[in-house]
Amino acid sequence: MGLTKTEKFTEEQNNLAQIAKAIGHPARVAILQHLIKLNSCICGDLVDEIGLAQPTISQHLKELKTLGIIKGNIEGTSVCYCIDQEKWMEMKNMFLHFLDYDTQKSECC
Amino acid sequence: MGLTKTEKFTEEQNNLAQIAKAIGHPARVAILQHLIKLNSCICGDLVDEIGLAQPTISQHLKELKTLGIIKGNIEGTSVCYCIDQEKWMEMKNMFLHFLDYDTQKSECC
DNA sequence: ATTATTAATCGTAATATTGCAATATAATAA
DNA sequence: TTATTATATTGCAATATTACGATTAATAAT
Repeated sequence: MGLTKTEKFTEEQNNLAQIAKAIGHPARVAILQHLIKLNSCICGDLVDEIGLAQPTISQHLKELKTLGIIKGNIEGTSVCYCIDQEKWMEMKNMFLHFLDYDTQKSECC
Repeated sequence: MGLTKTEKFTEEQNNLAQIAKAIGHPARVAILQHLIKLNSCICGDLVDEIGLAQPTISQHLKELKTLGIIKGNIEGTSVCYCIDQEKWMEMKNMFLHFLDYDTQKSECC
């Protein structure tokens, strides 16, 4: 199989899982952190910073871009990437909502 | 390959990615949501609630348990699961720290 | 003792992910 | 026009993940 049965879940559950999955790789975490730190940077900088091969970084960028988490602007021969702020806020709200669990309850039975 | 190069990343990056990956499947999101809602429940309830086969749910539970996100207590023939509150707080802090991005900056160059 | 009940584990098939070399593409520079 | 530079795409090998049937193990009920 290897195929997630998305039809068994709510849209909310699938959306959260999809975003979490995108964050679920250290290279993508590193990319996002670097973009947050520098506000924006070109692909080559990320290749240098992270130390994976250029096609590998490009692939991770594509994944983040497909989900709308980052945007890419062509600048001559380079592509300048940055966080999509609207999507980021949306993500933040999703996680906050999910993680909002009253830690006053008793634990296991 | 299929093998993440964890040695290229910081411990913080690897930890966040690992937790995010755990949330990165709708079945595990559903499990956690159900545990949050009911405070605790037995494995069979989750099988009924989610509608995947029992071994599949058991596998997802194991993953969450291995990371310390949930705990399981044996109760006769059943196992009662619940959120590990300390770990949950830790997770919350990790995500809050990561997601804390000042959305006032200009976007792409 | 025998028979449910409940959950974990094993084995396996199907699919997804990760990573990179090689190549393609696209824009600028010489 | 021909390099050069920067990024994307393709193809592929290695590994990981998802899902489930069959089985096992442990307790509970009869």
